[in-house]
Amino acid sequence: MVAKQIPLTETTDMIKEVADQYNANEIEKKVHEFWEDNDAYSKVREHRIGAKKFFFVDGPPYTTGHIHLGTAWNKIIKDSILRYRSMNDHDILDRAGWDMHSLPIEVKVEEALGFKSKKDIEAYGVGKFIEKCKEFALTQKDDMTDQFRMLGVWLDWKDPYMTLRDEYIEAAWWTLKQAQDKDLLERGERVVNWCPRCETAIADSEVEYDDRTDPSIYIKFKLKGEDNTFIVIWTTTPWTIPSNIAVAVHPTFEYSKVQAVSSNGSSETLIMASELVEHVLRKGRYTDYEILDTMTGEDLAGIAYEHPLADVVPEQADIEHNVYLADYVTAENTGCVHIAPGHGMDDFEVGVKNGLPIFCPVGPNGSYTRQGGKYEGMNIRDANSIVIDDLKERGLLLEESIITHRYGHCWRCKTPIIYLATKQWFIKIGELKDDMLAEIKDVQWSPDWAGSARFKDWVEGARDWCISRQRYWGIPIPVWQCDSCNTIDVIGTREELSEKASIGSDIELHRPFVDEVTIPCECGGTMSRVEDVFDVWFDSAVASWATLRFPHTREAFDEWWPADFITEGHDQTRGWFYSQLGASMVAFGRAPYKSVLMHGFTLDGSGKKMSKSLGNVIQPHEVIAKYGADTLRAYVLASSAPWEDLKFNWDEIATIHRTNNILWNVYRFPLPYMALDSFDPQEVSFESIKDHLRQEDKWILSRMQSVIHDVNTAMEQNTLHKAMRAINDFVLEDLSRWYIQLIRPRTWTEADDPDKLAVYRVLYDVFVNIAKVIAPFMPHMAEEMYQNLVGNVNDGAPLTVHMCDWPKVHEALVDEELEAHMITVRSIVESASNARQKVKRKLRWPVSRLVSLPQQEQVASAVENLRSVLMEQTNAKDIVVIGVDTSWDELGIEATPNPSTIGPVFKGDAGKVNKVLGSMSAIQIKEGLAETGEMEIELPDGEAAMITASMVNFQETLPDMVAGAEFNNGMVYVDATLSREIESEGFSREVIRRIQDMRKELNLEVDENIVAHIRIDDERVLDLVLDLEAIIAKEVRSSVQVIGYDVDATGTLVKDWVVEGIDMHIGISPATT
RNA sequence: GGGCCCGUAGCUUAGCUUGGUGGAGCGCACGGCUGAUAACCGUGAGGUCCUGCGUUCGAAUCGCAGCGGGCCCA
Repeated sequence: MVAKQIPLTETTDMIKEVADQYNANEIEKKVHEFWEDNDAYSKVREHRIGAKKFFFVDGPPYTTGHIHLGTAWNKIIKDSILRYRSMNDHDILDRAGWDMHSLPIEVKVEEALGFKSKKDIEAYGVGKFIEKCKEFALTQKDDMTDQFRMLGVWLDWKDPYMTLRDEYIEAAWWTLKQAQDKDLLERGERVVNWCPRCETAIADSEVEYDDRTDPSIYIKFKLKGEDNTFIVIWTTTPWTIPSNIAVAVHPTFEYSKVQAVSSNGSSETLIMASELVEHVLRKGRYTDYEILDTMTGEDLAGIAYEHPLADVVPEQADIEHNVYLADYVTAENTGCVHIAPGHGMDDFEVGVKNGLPIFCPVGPNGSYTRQGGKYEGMNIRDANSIVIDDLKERGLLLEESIITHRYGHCWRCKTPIIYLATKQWFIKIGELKDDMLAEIKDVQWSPDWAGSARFKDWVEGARDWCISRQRYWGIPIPVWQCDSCNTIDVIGTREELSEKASIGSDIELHRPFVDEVTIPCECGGTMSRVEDVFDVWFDSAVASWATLRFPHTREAFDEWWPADFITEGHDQTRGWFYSQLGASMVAFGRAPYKSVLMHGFTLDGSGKKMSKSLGNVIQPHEVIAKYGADTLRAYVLASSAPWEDLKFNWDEIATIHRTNNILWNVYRFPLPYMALDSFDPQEVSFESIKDHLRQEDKWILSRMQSVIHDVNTAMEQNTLHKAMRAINDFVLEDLSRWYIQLIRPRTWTEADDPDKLAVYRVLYDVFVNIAKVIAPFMPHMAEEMYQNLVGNVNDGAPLTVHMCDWPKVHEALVDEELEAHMITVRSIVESASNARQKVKRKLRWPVSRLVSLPQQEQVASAVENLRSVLMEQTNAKDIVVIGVDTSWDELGIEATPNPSTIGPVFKGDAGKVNKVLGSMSAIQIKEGLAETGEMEIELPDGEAAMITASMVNFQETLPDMVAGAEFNNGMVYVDATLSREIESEGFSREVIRRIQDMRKELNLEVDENIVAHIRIDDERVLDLVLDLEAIIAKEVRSSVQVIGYDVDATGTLVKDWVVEGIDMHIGISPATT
């Protein structure tokens, strides 16, 4: 399987030293080249063929040409989960997907060509236009693929599914044919959202709501057969008045007939909801009124009125206009609602229910047709003011003003939409609602409420799906209709089309080519395609079988479908989660996915959504350029639960980057030593060093197992943030801040010390495990580590870390008690550090004793178990553990009189009492009070005084040079009393520290010898330092070393120091040998 | 206006399922460590747990109402 391998690093059979700095961009570039050169992705996928199948469907991003932070996050989640699955032995199918049809691209191409309307497209030529759209989509796809690859995302980029491909179009066709076969396809007249610029129906989901200013008018319709009596309605769309067919009232509201008087004394009778009378009359500037009668809406039903503009819209003269009942009417404005069934969804329903004509005198371009009479040819927005003038002229306008309200706009061209009654194709999803609800219960949702609450609520409102659009760049709707008998035929595949039309099979399935194909009808007529294309949501809805090339081939479908897993943002609740479910119910009667992870949105730092207009957009490439893809990945994965929105924060990115830098430092720390010692993990087996493991070695191995376990648990629940945080905690807390500190001295020992080899082996195993554990999340750094640690050493190892099996938890290495002990010991060390600070004793200076007063027995066993760790880390000469509930007998106790309680009782004698108490020992007082809480003392004048416990405050006192601090399970004290030995060691270590610092400054190799001259201007200190002369020489590798009172401190580097107030002069040079 | 989610230190967050004196990291100040060193450790300051009401002996946690933000719908 592993053919010719092109190495990531220079060929070597040894672990190598690595760069000082974590240079993400360099590493990532190198790793990408390695993956490319070795075709690593394909080999990893091939490696798992035959394993348990895992079918992933990529939610296809629209080919806009650039990815943003949200799509980057989306793909990073997908990639991490797929890499984890792959390492856990899954055979993965993961074609990337692209959504490439529809208006966004059409609009872009129109802009590029300077087009204004559909006429321009027709004049240019639909075929040429489609070709431009296709080119555009393919270029954008290529650009975005490169951007996704920069993130280190592994999907099948070489063979993605694309909605513009014939195989994909066939999947959509086939699905529509299923709808037809199951009687779920319907052509009907409905009111749809309509963009008058794009001249097409658009979906609810394609309507964007924004503030818009429109006219707001109150007008009256004259009742038939009643003199001077009117019903009052309100509208913001005067242009729909020519289309008015009815008025709706609420059946149970109370309405009033009002005698309304104008300022000129004239009066008329108006009808409106009772509670809105004052409101309406104020609008109409009436000066007085009288309620003549009240009635319910029901009473009003059937009343006939005259259309206000019947004289200029001739067809209206032949239509009867009446009042009808509707429950949706609200008590706002007038309580009587203008109904134009051709221009409103609710209006349309009232119309259908009552058998009213669906009068729609407006054409696709938003201009009145011939049916519009006087208004013919006029654009509806221009008509607004003319209609208002006409109403005014007829004395029917009560009030005219403007209103700013939320109004729908076309998602692409931002034109205000209108509602139009048109003939469209529908899939009767409403009928499938109950089946859908049943199906989604069996889907596993992360988080649970995404399915059980959010998605369920949405599905419960399922409505029929208008799938037709009157555009060009889309999947042609495969419906052929006979020009003579009107029979329709839905074509399911290209093959079916070529057979029925008796043409070759190499036909292009897009418009306009497919439009030219005709099919002979049984009746002798000719069937030609209806002109519409599919709603683009229908494209992606069939992705789960289109990506399997179904129905073109059936095999893959039988093997893989339905999807094991999909994940998208929460906006897809109503989008892809839903459209896929709907299409799949139509096609197969079941849900197309088994589990769904709903993820959040990326917001800016203040929680606002990122948008171009707000100027707060962060581009993924900005982050990558600064910190690299692995840091971006770790950041988006770690910072919040996948389903929560992510507030982008540069500081947090920097923090994550620091963590990665620490991981890099931890990893590189032992490499020079390993390289120096030619450490070969192939030779030094774990077995061979097993008996030399120290407790801390066993501890880090146990912790490593716990981390693997925690990551497994997190991944099972799709809580990627918990996985990432568990890893980061381990790296920071356990490895960097603790284990590395503990083992440092051991890496400096010479020769083949088994104690050192044990450390090497443990570190090696931990690093290899880390490389594997971070592989799903930070695939580049993982690869870099793996290639050095494993690739360089073992020719038979898997090509890439991503081909490795996920590490198993080795139960034999798990030691929970040891982990608990270490927590206790770390706590003691921290507190000892605190106590040292109080007594002002630096860690370089040993303390004679560390005394621990535990609250639990566990502490004693922890200290016993990890005694050497504790001694080294606290730099203590001795560790003393006092028994639980026992006091440390060296602690003193001090008693002070409490004047605030003594004063009120003893008044004038208080001073004497204070004096006596002050002269007594604290122990004396404590014992005296011990039994009854009271004690009699004798005052100087011989009188007795009764003292109570509240009159004395006791404090513990510490011996000289002792300081204490609390740890998580008791108290710890350090005894910083000096001795000759301690001072000698302290000063020596001060000297060593400074020489090491100077070595570093000279950039000496770690194993290079030096000549050192040290002058100390204090005889006592000089004497102390000379005690440990040999140790100093060994530590700093000085082959020649002179320490004295009148030494001439010379050398390549000479420095003067002041150590604890003592002047020292040090000169060092590289040894000449 | 409706559904779902979120609101904890200046910033990012844990804790909320199962009520019992709110923990971290970043940043800040002071101290320490030192051949991982552009790294690291300790200490300190910093909290109306969005607001209000309720349940309870006890609420960040449970309930209700409201405010702010996000997605979706109207």
